[in-house]
Amino acid sequence: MINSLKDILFTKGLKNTREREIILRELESRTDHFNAETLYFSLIQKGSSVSRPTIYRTLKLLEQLRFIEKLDIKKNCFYYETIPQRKEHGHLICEQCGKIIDFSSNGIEILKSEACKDKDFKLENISVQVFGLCKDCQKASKRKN
Amino acid sequence: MINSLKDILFTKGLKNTREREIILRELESRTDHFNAETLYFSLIQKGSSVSRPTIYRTLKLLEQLRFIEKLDIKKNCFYYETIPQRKEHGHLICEQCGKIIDFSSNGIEILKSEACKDKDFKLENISVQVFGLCKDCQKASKRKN
DNA sequence: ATCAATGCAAAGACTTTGCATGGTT
DNA sequence: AACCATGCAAAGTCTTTGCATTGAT
Repeated sequence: MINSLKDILFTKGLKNTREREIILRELESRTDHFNAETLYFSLIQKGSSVSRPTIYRTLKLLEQLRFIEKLDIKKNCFYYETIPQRKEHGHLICEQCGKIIDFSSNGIEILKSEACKDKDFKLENISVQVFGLCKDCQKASKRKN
Repeated sequence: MINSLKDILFTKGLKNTREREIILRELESRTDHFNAETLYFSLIQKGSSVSRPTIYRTLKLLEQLRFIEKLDIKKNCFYYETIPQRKEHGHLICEQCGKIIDFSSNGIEILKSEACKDKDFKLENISVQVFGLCKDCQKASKRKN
């Protein structure tokens, strides 16, 4: 991922800076969902900090270059995930604790083929979220009753 | 919708104010997708203005009471739609002009039954977005080339 | 009369921007 | 050397909150 970024930056006349490498290396090491702030703190804790503006600017760049993808999960800040090699997936999002769990289903493929039918809409990307209660929070709410 | 809100407010010891009626009446009159700001300006233009804080507070209330639903569409503010009587639907969102078009597909039902399988997740609500290019923006980009 | 809701102004949270400095190519 | 990227501080958005006042029941 780092090497392919280097190439792209080069062909676009952009620079392969220390900060961009730090951020990309961090993203490679995590498989979870993140936002600017969690990324910022991860880097601080590892002693290789990068300023917030640079984090924001780099996330925007990586999104444009399709290294990461913005999620839509009704949060008050933007969450991202690295664009996965694996199968297209949806997200289970716990309304109680905020946990995000990936899932796959061939319903997504069906949707992709049906969604734009008769609408003359050119599909680029599909995004599926299921909101509800995760295992642990179901247990917790049972205990309360 | 206004009458059922009245009832709910009453049973919860909340008040049926002029502002809440104004907002709900406005929401009833529009079928499109809206956010706090578009709602605010619609009301100003009609001469029945309500302050921003009240708009925000009322939207939050109506969301909790399930009169409206927050959308997840990668925007930098929250969009809503009134909870429709009609079939569950997804959104086609044009990445160029921002237009939002509703669609339905039985892929959504399939997803609902498959998503939580083996995951012990209790589904409350599903949200499907398809990003891409609408008819008009496809034409526009063809003209450019 | 009581207690919730409103509006104002201010504060908060997240993100972006202007500008001088520093780093890559 | 040229020019892009960084960090800082400040500003911009969208949203929330404290508080005095108003209004609904």
